Amino acid sequence: MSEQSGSASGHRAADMIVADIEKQIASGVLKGASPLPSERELMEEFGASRTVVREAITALSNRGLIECKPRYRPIVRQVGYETVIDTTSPVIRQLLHEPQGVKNLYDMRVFIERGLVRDAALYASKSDIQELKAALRANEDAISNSDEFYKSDTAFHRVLYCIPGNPVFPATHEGFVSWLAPQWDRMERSPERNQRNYQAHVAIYQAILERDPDAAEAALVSHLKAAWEFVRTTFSLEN
Amino acid sequence: MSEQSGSASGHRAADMIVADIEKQIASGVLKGASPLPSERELMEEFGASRTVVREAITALSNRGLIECKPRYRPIVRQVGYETVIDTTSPVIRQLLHEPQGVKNLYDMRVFIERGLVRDAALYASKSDIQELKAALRANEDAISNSDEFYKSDTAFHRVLYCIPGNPVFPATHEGFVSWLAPQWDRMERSPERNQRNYQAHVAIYQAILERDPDAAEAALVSHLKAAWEFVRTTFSLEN
DNA sequence: TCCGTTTATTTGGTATGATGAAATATGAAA
DNA sequence: TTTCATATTTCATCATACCAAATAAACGGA
Repeated sequence: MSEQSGSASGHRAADMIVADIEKQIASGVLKGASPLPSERELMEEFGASRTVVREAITALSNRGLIECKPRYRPIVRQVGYETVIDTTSPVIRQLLHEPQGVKNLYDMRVFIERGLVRDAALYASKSDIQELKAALRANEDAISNSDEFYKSDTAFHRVLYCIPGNPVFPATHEGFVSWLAPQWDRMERSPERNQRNYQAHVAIYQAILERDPDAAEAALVSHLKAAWEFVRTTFSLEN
Repeated sequence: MSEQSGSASGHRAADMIVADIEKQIASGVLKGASPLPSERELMEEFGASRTVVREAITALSNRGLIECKPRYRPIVRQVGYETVIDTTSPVIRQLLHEPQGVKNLYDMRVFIERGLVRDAALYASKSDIQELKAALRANEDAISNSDEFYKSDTAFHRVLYCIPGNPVFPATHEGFVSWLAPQWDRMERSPERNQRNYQAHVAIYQAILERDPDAAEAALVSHLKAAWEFVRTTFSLEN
């Protein structure tokens, strides 16, 4: 009865709700991993129709502030740098279909890791190097098991992303892994390839140990270039 | 863990429509900058209710595939790397409120530009350097006009992002600019500061000219560190 | 004939009520 | 107490309706 949107020039009632819930999440009123109130409750709370509440919910879902499985209650998710990756993924996936898309992203990855290994060579702490060593050993142990090796491989690279202590880097790594995984997954793996990759990792590690940024960078470039060559020939891309 | 986005077990009617329209955009049936059919037409075309059509539209909007102003017809937008930045921005803005948020992002920027200037020193072409020079001259001419200088300042940095020829970089630059702008905007500007920044740019340019990556990187770090110092003291942040 | 203004029609934003199905809570039987 | 069947909540979707803004059409003056 009555009540047809009070705000005169106010556009989009849903935005109000979105903003409010955002605040509630930020201020901790809605804790992470807890379910959102039911739609009926929300329409009470905001004096809006289910239509609007629903729209707000989908918007929040798309922004990654809540996780929204088909028939379940939406659950709150505290924002993190990983959230960015998640919300970005659909668009990125579009770009990957584009010619050059994979290459562009891969080049970006190479660019970043070049910087990472340089910095590692220059500034890595004792414990950082310890972690690298551990990751390396995991590599070696998994050479015969390609599935296992794949995991330990990405783990090795992840260590590099963790060294700067900036959470943006690990998130970026997650992004690269999930975006480029579709290509990587379809490639055949073999102990021989694993062996080669392991050797490459060792070279990088050695250069970092010796505090030689140029050598580290060179080793990394050689490593990733070889990997790309393999992808390229497997899928017969042009670049 | 990432990776969902698929419709797994839940069949949401809207997802079908989203997927279909995505295809229509990708295949060129729906050209860029053209308006979407009206909601009523769409519900005819897909045999769905308006609720569902609407949900699909907001989803597409949130994914950045269409631009959706409040009372106007949604217009199709061909995906580009800038789209990623757009869709990401809301989430990023959240993160900026977090302590360290700005610093983390700024550090990321420094990291990337360090790599960029190194590469510029090593691989920049004649025409790249020409562009840098032009940007530099624009800087100099704008020293007395702080507003103008700000624009030419970001333009100078943008040139660095364009040198690799990878569209991901310029998009990233756009991101940094729009994300960090809120802080930057509130800082007072002066010809003296402009002068100092111009000098810093010159130093970077010189190092690139001399093909000295280490010097270029050092000059850039000094430049951006000074800028951060200024931000830090202005807003009395901790780091 | 052309252009600005008024009127009609379309269309987007929101509200209600209803329905089927899945998820959860409830309670009874083993 | 555990288990299973039933009741209830809640989500997904549909249909309908209304208002207000945007667009198209009609109109009238220069």
